[in-house]
Amino acid sequence: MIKAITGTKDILPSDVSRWQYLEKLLRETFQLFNYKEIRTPIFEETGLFARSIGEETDIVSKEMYTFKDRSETSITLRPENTAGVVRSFIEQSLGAQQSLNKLYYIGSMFRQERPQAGRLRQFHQFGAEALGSTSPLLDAEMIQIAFHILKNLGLKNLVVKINSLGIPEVRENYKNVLRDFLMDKKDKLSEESRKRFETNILRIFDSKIEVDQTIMKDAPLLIDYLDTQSKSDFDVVENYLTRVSIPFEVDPTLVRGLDYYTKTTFEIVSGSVGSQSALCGGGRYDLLVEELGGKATPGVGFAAGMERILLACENEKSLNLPADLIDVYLIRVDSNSEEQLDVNLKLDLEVANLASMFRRENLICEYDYLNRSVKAQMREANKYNAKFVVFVGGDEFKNGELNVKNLANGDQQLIKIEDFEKLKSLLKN
RNA sequence: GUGAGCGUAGCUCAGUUGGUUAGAGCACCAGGUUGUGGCCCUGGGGGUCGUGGGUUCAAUUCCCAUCGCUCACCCCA
Repeated sequence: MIKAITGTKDILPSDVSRWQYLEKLLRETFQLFNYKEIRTPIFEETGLFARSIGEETDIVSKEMYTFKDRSETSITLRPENTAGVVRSFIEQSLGAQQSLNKLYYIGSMFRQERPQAGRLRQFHQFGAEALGSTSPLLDAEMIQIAFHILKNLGLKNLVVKINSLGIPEVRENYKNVLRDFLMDKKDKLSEESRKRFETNILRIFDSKIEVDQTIMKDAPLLIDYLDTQSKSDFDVVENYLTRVSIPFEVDPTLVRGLDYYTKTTFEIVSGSVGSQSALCGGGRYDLLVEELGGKATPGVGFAAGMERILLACENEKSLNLPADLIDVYLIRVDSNSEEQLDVNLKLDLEVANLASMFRRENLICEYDYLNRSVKAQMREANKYNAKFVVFVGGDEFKNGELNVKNLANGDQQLIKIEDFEKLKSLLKN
């Protein structure tokens, strides 16, 4: 048997309504905040990701789906979508058409990691990017949008974490401070963190290993070394969130794994999923557009994992979606014996014709394609949650009538076939 | 890439201290006086016990390998 590739999942009809519910909420929310949808290709030239996310990051160095196409171009399935959006922004000169672009996207992303709860190789993210303003109001707005969506899904177990990484000079300066602090403690760090000491010293804060954590507890914090602009921007974010009643905590150790972040970074984590608890993460990236060859343009954005969000909804039982139902199930009455084949064929056409008349009236309807007994058809109607069944056939039909049954209360009544208006209004009630 | 756990019906799982035809519940199909559902009752279909090899008179059960799934680490959404 051919199976789906490791880390990919079928979204079956039985769970697709949850996805559609989420997608509808997303589109409504982004519309409310006046963000426009952008759809960029699912693969890009490999260099785009290497340059934006950072060569040394885990995503680029070991998680990308990269291959060569027939013209030997190195292609990568997008591991995230900020790079693609920024590429499009530059290539299509979106910045020349308006000074601020507020964009959102929904789509599949790909990373080759070991799957686990809340982590797949093909997964779905939605996200937003605002390009063209350094205003910290937008930083806070990103958090607000994400929070608005999660709250509207009924999620409770949420924590908003924010931090500021400052401008590059500040960060470089701080790295030296941190290096000095760790110099004599270096040997006590875990092997992994000793490696980070060389490659990306800030990430040592992320370590879950106890020895690292005890050492880092007394480490100097970047947030205390911020430049005045970063500091005051961060204050605005805090004040905004407070003003709009979004609870948050400042987490000075929140260092995100993508190289392009500057100033504000944030994450919303849920206690209702497994250990991959970040539902959403983002931050400001004021230098990225220029690094990718565009005119210097500040930006801020976030991305959220849809599987993780739906997992949280499931675990908190926060979504109560109405069951699918249909308006009418048409039942072909009469024998299915051999000598009646002609009659049945005629009735089948009557049923099909009635179905198309109903559908023209926007009534969701269904009938039997398997030549099953009346009883089986009734069971089917029940399974589909039909509001009504209409019996087609028998003596009533010979008399030009249809027997209409309300499945909720069992009431039946005969209606003349010519009186379609009456039939229609009964079924539409 | 590393570690742990698990692979028996479409699904959730029993079971076999190695021994003739491998079970349940749910789901599916049919029937319950031939034209009426949900509940209930009866019956039915469906399994190379993940795959390959080994030990044995005999393996679904023991051993090895392999593949897959799950969770965790790393990292991230």
